This record gives sequence, structure tokens and C-alpha cells, in this order.
Amino acid sequence: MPVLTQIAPSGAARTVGQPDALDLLEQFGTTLRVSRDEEVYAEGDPADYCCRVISGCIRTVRLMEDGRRQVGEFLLEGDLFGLEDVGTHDFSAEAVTDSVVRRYPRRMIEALAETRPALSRRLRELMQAGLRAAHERLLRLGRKTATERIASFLAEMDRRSAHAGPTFLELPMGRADIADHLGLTVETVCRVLAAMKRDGVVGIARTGVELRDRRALRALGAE
Amino acid sequence: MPVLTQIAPSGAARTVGQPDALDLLEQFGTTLRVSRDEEVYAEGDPADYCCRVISGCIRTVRLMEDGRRQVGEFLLEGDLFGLEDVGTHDFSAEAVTDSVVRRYPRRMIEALAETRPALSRRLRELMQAGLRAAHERLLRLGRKTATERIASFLAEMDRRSAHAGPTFLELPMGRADIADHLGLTVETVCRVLAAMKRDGVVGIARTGVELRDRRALRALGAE
DNA sequence: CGCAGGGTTGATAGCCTTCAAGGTCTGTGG
DNA sequence: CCACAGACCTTGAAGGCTATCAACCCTGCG
Repeated sequence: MPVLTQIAPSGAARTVGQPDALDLLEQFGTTLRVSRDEEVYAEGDPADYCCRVISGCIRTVRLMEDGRRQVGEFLLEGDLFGLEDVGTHDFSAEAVTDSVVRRYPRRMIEALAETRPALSRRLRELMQAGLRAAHERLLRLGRKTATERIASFLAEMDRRSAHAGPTFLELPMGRADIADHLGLTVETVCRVLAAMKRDGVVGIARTGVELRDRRALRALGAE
Repeated sequence: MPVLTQIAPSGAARTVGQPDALDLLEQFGTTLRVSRDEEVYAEGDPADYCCRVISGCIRTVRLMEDGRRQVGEFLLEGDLFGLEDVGTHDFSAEAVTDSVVRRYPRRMIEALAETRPALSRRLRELMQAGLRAAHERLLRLGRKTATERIASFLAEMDRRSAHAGPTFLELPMGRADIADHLGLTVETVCRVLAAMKRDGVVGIARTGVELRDRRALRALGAE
């Protein structure tokens, strides 16, 4: 099954048949099924593999001694993760929903990158994108209010999602995951979403939000 | 002058004469002098160059409409920056102190990386490190208290610094820069530092802190 | 010697958290 | 098909951490 050629470089749908340098890894990949809340790998595990989300949603998680939790990022269909870890994983990776993950041995990636400039370039591009995203989130956590964080998070998910409906944005993760991603509490996430609903910016469902006013949302996100 | 061979991969002193894949870029580099608060490049500038700190300290900065400011990171001697930007720079880069920066054309880097696996690998390593650092900072901003942020920041700077004295940690940046890096205000930075001083963890000077108790500092940092 | 910029300290306020109590949905078993 | 249990979500009240506002201090420099 030519899984990878169905999946876009950045997670959006891409023309089937377009070759991707990452396809070079395909023959060394193994498929992994992870059910909801199951770990793909744990913090501290040897970072022998890089992974790619085939379907579902994965979160990276860092846990502090006292239980405080940071969700580093949410990975969607097509996204790679675990690429940055060397030696051991700094964050664990857990399934937000039942997911399928394809796993590639890091040694094989490194070896192939030595002789395949296209792959090497592709990896570099992916990490550049990861860095830019991380810096964006740094601003979000460092200087934005709760409302701005949530608005910009929704806008980000909107951009990254496969756009099932033009107006409904699916959020596979629970409120707690969102809170731990944005440096907030569950209660604040609920309250802010409720306020946005009152203002007619979004409609709220358990599984996602209806984007009633994307312009207002962007404005609230202060981007 | 073989500048690069004097500078370590990770910013720490390295044996002179050890070849570094980055040396390949050296012939295409140009040296730039930037004085305090001067820009190396602005947000939105075309990202035609990657830079490296030869001496001094650089900060990356993102400004919001209303004046809120996020300092993405501080770059010290040997650090590369601007590596992640494609098209245009997402953050500006400014000199914290009078600095010397070496600048390499991105096209040249890309071109060389195509044929030099060692360089390509090195770039990948640098971005991996950058990603890990960014994720660490995400945890810091998302889930840590003011005291924890400052303690872990000091610990980070201690790790990265060239260790002039074994006990005095130089902080080239002002309190405002630290605040904007940690998502705090100047006043909070001052108060927390004062509290740490009262507790005998650090001594305070305008230009840095004396690390009186590194163990206590790590504990305060909640790492 | 006085000024300017950065640093420090104090008082008050506000945003978000914490603590608490329902409410709602989903899946499971009768 | 329905009832129930538990997880998740939502809403309310009170408190705390950090921001804001304000004043003062210190230090380097013209």
C-alpha cells in the first residue's frame, strides 16, 4: 500500500503520484497501531525511531514531577515527529485518538540522508518548519492572553486540518489537552470558548468548533 | 583569520584545528559589525542569509501590534541563527551588545548541502538542537512559575556560557530582555532575583549573577 | 554635577487558577 | 431500547500570582 504518496508534505492533501523524498524511507518503515491514550514512545526512551502520522492524532507530552503537564504539539495526518530527539526522547508521544503511525529507524534515515540530497533537504525543510512553528508557539505562550491563545490555536488547527467541512473544525483532543498545550486550565479553555460562542465567533461541540467568523477569530488571535 | 575553527559546535570552547563541516561555508561568509540595539535583520526581511555570532550576544525579537514583545532566544558566541526562516524572517535579530556576526548566503548553504553530506548532517544537528531547545522553552513558558522560569533560564545560560569565572554568570541582556524572553515583566524579574538573593542562591550585579548555589538553582528551576 | 536609562521596591488591580458543584454525552450492559 | 456509570465538559465563587502603576535609586557619562 503506497501510504506515503497519499499524504502531503505539510499534511494537506497532495496529488497522488507526486514523488516525495520521504518515500525513500518507506521500505524501512513499519506500521504501528496505537489506541487512544496509548504511548508511541515514552519520555526517556531511546530515540531509535522517527514517526509519521498515517491517520489519527498524536500529542507530544512532557510531565513535571508534580504532575504539571505540557503538550508540546499535536501531530495530524502526514506530520512527522520524534525527528528532533537524539539519544532519548525528550517528550513522550501519545495517541489522542486511535491512530496509525509509521515508524522509521533513525539509523536508516541518517544513512540514507548521507547519500540522498533530496531526502536530506526534505528533512531540513521539515525541521525548519518545526522550528518556525515552535517559535510561533513561544510567542503564544509568552505574550498572549487566554483568548488570544485559544483563538490563534483554533486558527492554526484550521490551517493545518484537512478541512472536512468548510465551517466545522474538528478537534480530536479534549479540553484538557488543549489547556496543557496552551498553558491554561481546562476551566479557562471552557470559559473562553463559551465567550467566543456568545460573541458569535464559533459554535461549540464536544468534538470541535464551528467557525462562524474566521475574520473575527484571526483578530482575536492577535497575529 | 580562521575564525570558525575557534568556535565550538555548541558554543563551548573546542579544540582549535578540529575541522567543522561549517567551515565549508567560511569562504562565502562576510563579517558584520553590529552595535548595541542595532538590527542584524528585521522581521519581514528576505531571509537571504544565515548568521553566526562571532562575538557578543544577539536576540531574536517578535513585536506585536500593541507593543508586546517576545524575545525568542539569545544567541551567544558560536551560535547560528536565522537558519529556520524561509522566504522572510519571522523574527528580527538585534544586537544585545556590540557584536560581530558572520553572514552566509542561504543559497550557498543550500547548494553546498546538496553535495556535502557532512555539512548537511551538521545543519540537521543544529536544527535538531534548536528544536529541542525550543520545546524546553515551551514547557518553561507554558507551565512554569516566574521563579522557575528565571531559575531555569539562569541554569540554561550557565550551561551555554563560556564560563569566564566558575561562579559569576554574565548576563549581557537587560532585565527587560529577560522579561520579554520569559513572558514576565521587568518588575517580576527584579523581585524574583531579589528573592533568590535573599535566599542565598545568587548574588546580583547589573551585568550578571553570582551563582552561589547551583544545586538550589536547579531545584528552583524544576527541571 | 546633573541627567538619563536602567534597575529596584511598594501598593493595588486583574487575569487566570483553584476549588467546588452540577451538567451532558457516550458507551455499556441489562 | 433503555438505564446507568463514568468521563468529560461547563459554570460559579474565591483566591493567588503576576501585571500594572508609581516612585525612588543607582550608576555611568557628558
